[in-house]
Amino acid sequence: MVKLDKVDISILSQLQSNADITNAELSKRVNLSPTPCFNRVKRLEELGILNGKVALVSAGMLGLNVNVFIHISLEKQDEEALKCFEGAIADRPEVMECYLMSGEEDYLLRVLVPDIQSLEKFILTHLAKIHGISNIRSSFALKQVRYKTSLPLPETGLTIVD
Amino acid sequence: MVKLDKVDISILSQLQSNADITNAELSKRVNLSPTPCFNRVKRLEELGILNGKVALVSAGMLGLNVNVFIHISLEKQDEEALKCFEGAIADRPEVMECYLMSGEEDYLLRVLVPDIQSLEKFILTHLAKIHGISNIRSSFALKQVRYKTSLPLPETGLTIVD
DNA sequence: GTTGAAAGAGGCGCAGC
DNA sequence: GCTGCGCCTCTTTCAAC
Repeated sequence: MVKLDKVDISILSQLQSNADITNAELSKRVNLSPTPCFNRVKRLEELGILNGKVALVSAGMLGLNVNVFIHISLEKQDEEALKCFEGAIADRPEVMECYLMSGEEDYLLRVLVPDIQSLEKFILTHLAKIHGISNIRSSFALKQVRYKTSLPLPETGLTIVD
Repeated sequence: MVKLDKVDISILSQLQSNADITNAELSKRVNLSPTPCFNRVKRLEELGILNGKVALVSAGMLGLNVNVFIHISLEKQDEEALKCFEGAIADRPEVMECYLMSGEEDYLLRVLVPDIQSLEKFILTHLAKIHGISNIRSSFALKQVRYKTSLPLPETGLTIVD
């Protein structure tokens, strides 16, 4: 059982919006002295709640301007078929997100590519070759209005029962 | 006009998968000495290609287990209506992503909430109150199969014309 | 929980190639 | 463009309260 108080939530909130600050600075922002602040961050890392730090790269500045949502239906929905599909897309770098969905269609992918040609190539040479797919439907994003990695955190503490 | 060579791409690739390494370690991985490596990172930051570092927080461990895709249609699609909608969701923390879409429906949102009750509350007290919405349709994710923040980078260099 | 001290590492700038 | 040197700040650990 894991317990997080308001200060823990506050630390997570700070770090998920900017991980580039020093421990000294972080401790000020959460009204703690450096040592306990450092210990809490270590604890959150050991619990697996803090999952590492990453640099965010601007997709637009690298010419990665085409976000496509691909809806996929399978012929069957047994465990075998799901594993087969998930394994096939696991190492494709252009697949940013993949969800197993309820409703008519089985999977929803967000694919990020530089242009339509790259999308066509991805669909033909990778997606279409996966066994068990019955239908592929693509919707294009005209604009990415919002994208964030910061989770919506509660203002109060949390008790997480394992 | 911005030029990135293979080493720049390599730096971006390293940092977007792990931003917690020291400059000394990074320089080894990209086969550079520390100083020019440091200067390249600074340049990438100044160009706005590197957009800061963030800590990734585990949604599942905080009980944020419900990913919902909400498709939204507007009555009109003029600039006024789009601005109104985008402004209304801009400060909602549960809206992780928002795309202006081609096709039948106008917007696609990914919303992250702890449970269905929170989703209902979000739709009733926030979404439904926005003027100009003609239809709201939700699809639930049964499982997040994949989620990553690392962009698909080219193996060769890039020339970006401004 | 807090402070303070001390060692070791890394950031960051400079001089020279 | 590269390397090597050096200061200085920060992290990180410790003992003590």
